[in-house]
Amino acid sequence: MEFDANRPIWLQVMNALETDIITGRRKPGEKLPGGRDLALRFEINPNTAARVYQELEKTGLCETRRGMGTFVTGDETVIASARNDFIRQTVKNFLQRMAQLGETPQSAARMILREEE
Amino acid sequence: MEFDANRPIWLQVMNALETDIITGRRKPGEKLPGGRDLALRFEINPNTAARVYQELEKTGLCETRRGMGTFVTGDETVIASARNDFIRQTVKNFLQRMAQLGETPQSAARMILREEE
DNA sequence: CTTAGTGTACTGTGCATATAGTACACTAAT
DNA sequence: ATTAGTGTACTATATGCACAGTACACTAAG
Repeated sequence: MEFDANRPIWLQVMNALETDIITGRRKPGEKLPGGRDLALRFEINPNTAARVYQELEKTGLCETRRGMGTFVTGDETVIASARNDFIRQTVKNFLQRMAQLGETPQSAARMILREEE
Repeated sequence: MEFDANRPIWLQVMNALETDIITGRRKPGEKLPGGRDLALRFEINPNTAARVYQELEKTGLCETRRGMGTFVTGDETVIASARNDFIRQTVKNFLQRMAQLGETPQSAARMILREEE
């Protein structure tokens, strides 16, 4: 995975895990990689990996149990609502940015569909 | 202006100026605020403001003349092509993110138009 | 020439990030 | 009891960002 130099690495890894969870690539209750394992996979420092889980736990999408590891939450309503929030926010940000650039939602939608031709 | 704590301030201010230029809110050849003035307007450090123009000049959207100030480029083709690149990149990023979240361009376009009802 | 506005170049400080390395405590399985 | 895997907590170093403050050089206008 390549990192954007202008955002903290722990944030980018956290977002990657969040995406895995809300799209179901990581199932509810599933065990996530241990801190040291995560560090190896993403080629980051174990300390940075630890922070990923500390921050991710605050979102409620996972739970950490000392000595056992970190697990995807079993509460599927939390996951579903997180997915909703993510999509809503992504669309909102996109439209805001396009409005700044002088485009309307209609023209934005047209561009998206034109990409498919 | 409020800043995202997770991205450098100079980058965010630079993006704001870029947006002003490519949307025509700042005209070709127009003089931009001086470094100290920019610092006051955005409530940032003069050093940070200086960096904004140093980085912005690299994009070709403005030119700095020592003792005189920084000016929007007079080359309108540069501006037009920058505007194209920005929009294209924004749409591309949006579709990539939506794909990660399991949405298609069609569903994305539908969500955008639904926002307008 | 003097002045105001400007870009540029430093020093120094504080903070967050990311790294390396070490150590300790908890849990489950053997 | 031992072991492997795990979370957690430190120390220490290096880097980038943002800040405060100061100084100098260039340009145009009076």
